[in-house]
Amino acid sequence: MGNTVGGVGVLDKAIDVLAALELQPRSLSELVVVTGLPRATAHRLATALEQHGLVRRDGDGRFMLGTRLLSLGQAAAETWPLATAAAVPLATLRDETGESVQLFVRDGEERVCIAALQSLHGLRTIVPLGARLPLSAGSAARVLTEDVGAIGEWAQSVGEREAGVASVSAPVRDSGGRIVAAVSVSGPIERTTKQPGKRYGAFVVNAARQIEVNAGLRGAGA
Amino acid sequence: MGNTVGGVGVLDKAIDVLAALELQPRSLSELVVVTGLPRATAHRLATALEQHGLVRRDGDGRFMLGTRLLSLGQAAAETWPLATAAAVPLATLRDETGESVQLFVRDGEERVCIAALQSLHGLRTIVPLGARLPLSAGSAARVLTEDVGAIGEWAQSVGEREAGVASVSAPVRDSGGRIVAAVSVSGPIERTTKQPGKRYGAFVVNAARQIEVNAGLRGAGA
DNA sequence: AGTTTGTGTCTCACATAATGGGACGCTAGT
DNA sequence: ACTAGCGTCCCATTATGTGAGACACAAACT
Repeated sequence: MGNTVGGVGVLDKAIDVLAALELQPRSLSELVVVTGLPRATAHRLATALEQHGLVRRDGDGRFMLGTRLLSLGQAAAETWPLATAAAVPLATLRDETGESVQLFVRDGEERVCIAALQSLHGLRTIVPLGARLPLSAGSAARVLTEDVGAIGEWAQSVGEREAGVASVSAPVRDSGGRIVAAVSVSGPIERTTKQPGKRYGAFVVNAARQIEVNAGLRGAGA
Repeated sequence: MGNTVGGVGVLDKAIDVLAALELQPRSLSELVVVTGLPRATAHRLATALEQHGLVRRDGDGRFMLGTRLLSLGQAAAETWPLATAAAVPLATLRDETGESVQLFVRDGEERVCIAALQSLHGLRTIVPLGARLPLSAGSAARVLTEDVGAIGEWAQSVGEREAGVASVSAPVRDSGGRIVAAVSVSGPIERTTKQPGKRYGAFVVNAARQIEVNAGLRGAGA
């Protein structure tokens, strides 16, 4: 049940355990129900993961994600120099627009959010760090799939990926002009209007420029 | 070699692979050298991890940490509500002092850094997110081990955990008065002087208060 | 008191599932 | 053409993880 063809069995199960703990801490019995593993197996895997620091336990003995994932997650984030270069520009973009902002990169046939800040409004869009979204919908998707300069300065979408949500995205290019990422602003249509590009386009483009500068991509380009 | 007594073999090796990729991307052959695994095994584990998104590959086929670790790391960070509550107070503390700042919690017989910001100076102390430090040295260690109110407002240490480094820490308490975390400022003795508490004590204590407020810990307490 | 049901933990005979030497196809360098 | 190095894949072998079941303990029953 649920093992990939060429997979390594133990690993599949171990990662099932981590996935089960991603949402909330769980007792062993809960873990058994959620993962569908036999009790002895779930216990052995969870304690093995614990020895490696990927899992830890609270006072009641419940399992939860461990400290090792902090450092690994940190290290993973650092493999995209863009993410750190984008921290400040994204913050100002969020403050300028008041809406949630994200940085996406293409990964295979999906796009991944490698940096995000949330709107301060009560009603806001949330795109968690590491989220994998389709390349088929959303303004960021359009930016990432348009290989060359077919798009203008920015792209917008209204209720495309999710009902009631509009977004504006601008490409981040390397010195050769290739699109390496997309900066996005997204929020409820009620606030962004149906022409979000008019309100936010300039801000988003500006943030993209800043990211290029911070990442040292602006050098030899045209 | 290097397998813990009660451990799960495959997991040990798989995590060795992740650890090897933590510092830098590596080709398969490099991976073999670093981990000491047979080529076929290293390859199988790395590709298995890739299927789960814990590992991805760059254009040259080299392995590096994957996007899944972003979301897991994020989820792990959220298991300490303190970490998010501390984000803003830590930033202001860093700006006020100009030095690196950290938030530590006790975990067994060690302490773990669950939030950190680095000094902007060229010479600075670095404590990476998720780092595990001893409970036997450093001002933060003293704060975390002193169970009740034996310490004053803050604790300081000079060249205790590491030569040339001084630090000041203040406890973060819950509504019952129990110490749940320690906020620290640390930097080279040359800048902090040998009485860092005099310079930074008030700031650190203030940051600790702010964190308590943000985390909703200040309610019923004395 | 006793009993039942729920924990988490550990063992151990068994066969599944991971192993790794070696083969294969590839590109780059000589 | 030859060599050297790479990533990938196969498959006989057996080491390895497996999981039903036993165990200890605690809480909530009767």
